[in-house]
Amino acid sequence: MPYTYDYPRPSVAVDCVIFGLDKTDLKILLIQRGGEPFKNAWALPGGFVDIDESLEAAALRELEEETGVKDVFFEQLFTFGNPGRDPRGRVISVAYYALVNLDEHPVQAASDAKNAAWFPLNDLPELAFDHDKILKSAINRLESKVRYQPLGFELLPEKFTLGQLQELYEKILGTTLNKRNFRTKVLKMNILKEMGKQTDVAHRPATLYSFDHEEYQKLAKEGFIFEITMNR
Amino acid sequence: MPYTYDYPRPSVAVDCVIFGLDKTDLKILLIQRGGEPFKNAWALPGGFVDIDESLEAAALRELEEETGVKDVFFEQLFTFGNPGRDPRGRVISVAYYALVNLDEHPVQAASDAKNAAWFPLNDLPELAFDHDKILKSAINRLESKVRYQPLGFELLPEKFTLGQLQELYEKILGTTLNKRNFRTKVLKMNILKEMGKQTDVAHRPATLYSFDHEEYQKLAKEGFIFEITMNR
DNA sequence: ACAAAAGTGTTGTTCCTACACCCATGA
DNA sequence: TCATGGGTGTAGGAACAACACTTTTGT
Repeated sequence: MPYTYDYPRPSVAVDCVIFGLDKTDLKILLIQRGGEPFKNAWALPGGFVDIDESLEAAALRELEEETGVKDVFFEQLFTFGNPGRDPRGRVISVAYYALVNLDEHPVQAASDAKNAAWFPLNDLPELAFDHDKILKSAINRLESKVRYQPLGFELLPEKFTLGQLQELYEKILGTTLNKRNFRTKVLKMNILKEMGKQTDVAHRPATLYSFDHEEYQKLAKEGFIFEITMNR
Repeated sequence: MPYTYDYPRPSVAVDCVIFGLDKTDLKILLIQRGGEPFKNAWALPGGFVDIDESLEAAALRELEEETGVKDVFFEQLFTFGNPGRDPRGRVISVAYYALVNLDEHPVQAASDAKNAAWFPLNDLPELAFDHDKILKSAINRLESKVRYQPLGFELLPEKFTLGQLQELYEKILGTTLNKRNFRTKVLKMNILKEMGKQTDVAHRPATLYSFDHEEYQKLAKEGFIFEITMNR
């Protein structure tokens, strides 16, 4: 059943950059393409937007199809629409990015038949289309946004130690932070709840914290600005 | 000559939020619609994207058509694509925002037949479509981005006084800043060049400055982070 | 006892904040 | 001489940066 218009129209798609943190690395989820173009190349999960579906719903649908995950941090990134970015014709892609904690959501990375895998950021394959550009832009966004908004917590398990938090920031920012100062700074913000202690670790057990969303909302309304910038 | 596809496709448009600063106010440019839907209502300048035209080019085209201005700060804002946001059918709109200094570019606001005008932010008419949402989002972006990137300068004339700069920040942030501290902070950044003094003013003539783009680029590469956050 | 990571004390320096004051110009 | 913005001095306190040290656990 064909659809006819007076002027040519582009297709509209969504693509998702899904960041995940496991014990060792910050990773992203890629899908191996089954068909042309770029057959067998790795690509960001994505697909076309249904005609009566919102952009956000389309992106959430992709995210859930690929990871089974629903309630995670999730935000529109940028819209890529250069003519020629897709050999099949004019495709405009609205990119989203998501932050997933891999320890709590043991994402199988492929609920359907497609081949999917997590890749650490420093060991990526060649990507299809302009997906390297999209990815780069997502990394930039994450790097700059993580400094002045409490996004990092989205990548960690519900309960985490200050050591884990610091490690995460060091991975994202690519720097090394001073332990003493990082701790004092983060704790002084009063956005963490103590949640007991670690057990069964071969060193002094660390205090577990969880991010206090309510408290953060309250403080943010009063003008508090979350910020991590430290001696590199 | 009709265009036919196997699946229905949305139209893709761009809309521009054009901020301008004159002697008194921060304003935005609106166009009065000539046709249905929302006939005679005020709307953001915008239009459909040509099939072989990039999104940015389409937005720049709109910007230039409406203001005659080309070389100004200009950035993608967000993509709005809810079904139902346009009564004519599914229209996905990629929004851009621009910063224009009205004293240097005496924007006629309407090179073509359409009725166009500048509205101060606190005295806006009802807007067509979901343009109020777009505008709100642009204001948010400006408010938050102006704090950690030197955007403000784009709204001022080439040469400006620290007083003007401070006034601008106060307008955008909606707060009042301490003169002493604002000056020390901004000057310490070393991103301003002295450009002589005011003349013919009925008070002590102020030093004129201009924003030193090269110097800022250099500092930014070294990790310098521009930031304005002060006592409210 | 040792390794490993958690967690603390402290100090000099820089930046923030607040307030009061002086300066140069045209009317 | 006055009104009007431009521009400066300074002092107390908070935050930053750097480094060395103590603590608690499993092996």
